[in-house]
Amino acid sequence: MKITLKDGSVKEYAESKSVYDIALDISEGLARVACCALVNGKVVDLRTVIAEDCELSICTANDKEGLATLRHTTSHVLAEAVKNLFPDAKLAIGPSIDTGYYYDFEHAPFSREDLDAIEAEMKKIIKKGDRLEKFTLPRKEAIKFMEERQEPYKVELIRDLPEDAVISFYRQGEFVDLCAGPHMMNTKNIKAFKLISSSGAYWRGKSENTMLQRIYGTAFNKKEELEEYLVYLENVKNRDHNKLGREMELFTTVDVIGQGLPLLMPKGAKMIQTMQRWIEDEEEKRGYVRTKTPLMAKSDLYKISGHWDHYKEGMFVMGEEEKDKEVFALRPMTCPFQYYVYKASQKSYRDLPIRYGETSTLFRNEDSGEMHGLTRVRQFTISEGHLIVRPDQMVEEFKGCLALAKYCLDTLGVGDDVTYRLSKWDPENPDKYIGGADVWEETEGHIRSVLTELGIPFVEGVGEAAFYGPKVDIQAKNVYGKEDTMITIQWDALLAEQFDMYYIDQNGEKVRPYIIHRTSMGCYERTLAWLIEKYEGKFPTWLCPEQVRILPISEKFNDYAQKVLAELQENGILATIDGRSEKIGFKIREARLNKIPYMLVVGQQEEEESLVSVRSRFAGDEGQKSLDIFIDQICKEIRTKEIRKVEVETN
RNA sequence: GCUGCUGUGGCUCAGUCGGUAGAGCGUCGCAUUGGUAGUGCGGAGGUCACGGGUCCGAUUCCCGUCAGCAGCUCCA
Repeated sequence: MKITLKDGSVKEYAESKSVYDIALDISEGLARVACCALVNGKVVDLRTVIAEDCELSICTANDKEGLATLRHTTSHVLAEAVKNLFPDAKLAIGPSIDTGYYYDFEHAPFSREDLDAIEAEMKKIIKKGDRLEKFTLPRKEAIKFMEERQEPYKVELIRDLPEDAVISFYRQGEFVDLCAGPHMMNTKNIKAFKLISSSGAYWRGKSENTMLQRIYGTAFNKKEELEEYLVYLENVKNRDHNKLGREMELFTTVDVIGQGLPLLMPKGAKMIQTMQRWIEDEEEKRGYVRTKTPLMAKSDLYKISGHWDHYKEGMFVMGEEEKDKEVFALRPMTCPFQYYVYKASQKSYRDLPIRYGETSTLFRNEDSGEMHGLTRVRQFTISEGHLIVRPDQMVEEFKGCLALAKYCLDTLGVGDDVTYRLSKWDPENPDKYIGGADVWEETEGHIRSVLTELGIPFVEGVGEAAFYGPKVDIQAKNVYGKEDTMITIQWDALLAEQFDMYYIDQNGEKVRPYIIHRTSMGCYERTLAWLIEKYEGKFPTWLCPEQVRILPISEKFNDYAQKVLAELQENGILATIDGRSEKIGFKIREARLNKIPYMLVVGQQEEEESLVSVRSRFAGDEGQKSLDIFIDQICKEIRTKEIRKVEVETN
């Protein structure tokens, strides 16, 4: 047989051979560091025997697949260590993940001390360096094997496999685990690992199941890479909006006010106001009209919309139906309110499309464990909108929404940090949706071709649609790699029916319009959180709540500082004076720590010649200049919403 | 909602094996009036998250509540 290697060279063997033996044949060094292999692009174990011609690529921990294998093997070492120290612990599952691996156990919660002890035990196991042996058993024997070892979760996993399945196990020393592999040949090849944390996790990810204890760890090819990752984890905390946003006094929370109810402080509120004014004006330019509708409604409305039956748990309801004549609920969405604006008068086909925009505050009673900083809250405000359109206008309008979203993202400087997802229904669960398969497939097809036509790369997500239609979700990751929806644009060919919305066409007939539910830049709180992390608090000047700080050399120049301030304010620039009797170095230090884009130092020289001494966060913008020139420059920067990328190093 | 950790002056944290608390930063006052990353001295400020329990005595131990964090689940 002929084996074509990664570099294009070909090896020929008379008889079948394991991947490991082939690696050994290539070089002993390679065999030592091999983790797994790709055979015709498919990941295989090193023990896999190759009998036919194929393309073979041996993976080391420097490859994605190899690193995953290394981590998976490390998770087995973790499991062995836990069994050594806590023989009563029951094994569940232990896969590799993006950032490392985890293993779930049924056991009492692990403390950090436990983790340290487990880590030490893992080191011993690795030092011993057992070979990992693979063996297989028929299903029946496999069940018996795990029953004897008193591993109920493993037994359950095996029982879920088909009757005729041949089940593979890996053994290292005394420890045996049910596992499909692949694995490295020997535990001693694990050079750099660490246990990160532990927490509860439901068996099989279902909240009705037992809660197990999950231990998260990571592993790398080299110690330096591990160290680098641990430093990265430390540093990332300094970007975390929930920490930085509080430190910078953008928002805070108060225990007696409640969970998920952040208070936006003057600086955070200013940033949101800046974004809101910008978006509202931009939408107006794009033909939107504004509404301002109630933040609550009687239960009657939610009964029509379906929320009373399907979403009552998620709403804040005031009153009880049995006791009170009228029961109100705070709104969790804006849709029906804007629909009734539409329905207030009869519409002609000539009136469409109608683009309604509203800066809309919503309330959702999230479960107590779900709230997080500004990204998951119980009250939030979104740049909401609904477009009521004729079917023949739908594609163009949908494109318009995508263009607006893209404009918003690009202006905020985050356009390259997002992924687009076509969120589809789940044909396996038609009960969760209204409308039949034909409507769903058709609308999904429309969105797919729009995205393709616009050249936007996207992924498709099954079961991610709203109950009334498929959508484009624009996703962003936070500093910890968790994904959130920032913007959503939904194609709704069904709800007009529910609400009996129509327009009169050329022939005088009533026709159902289509509806687009969309946001232009999403939820203000969440977007602010995202910007904090993206810019590490060093926002583009136009978004800064304090764009300029005037620093008088001494109190003698406070009057001149006031004049400078007045002129800046006259030009719409957000500025303050640090008029304290502190040394100039101290004031500069504080302004830098506060991430102010521009500092204007003013003293005798500046006052005499109507100058300001500019010191900025950006490179190449230092020195004395006339106040007028400075104002021209910063006004242009703010007006064009420029994102200046060249930052001066700060420590 | 579930599991675990946490809650001490405005902030970051130390501390009390049960005898009512301390630092740095900030704030206030005084002195200093300065030229591009921390001027000096002094003062004030805390029912140790809240509510119960045990105890002669609780910030410390126990229970509950609220809030913050990590993860799981959820996000129509």
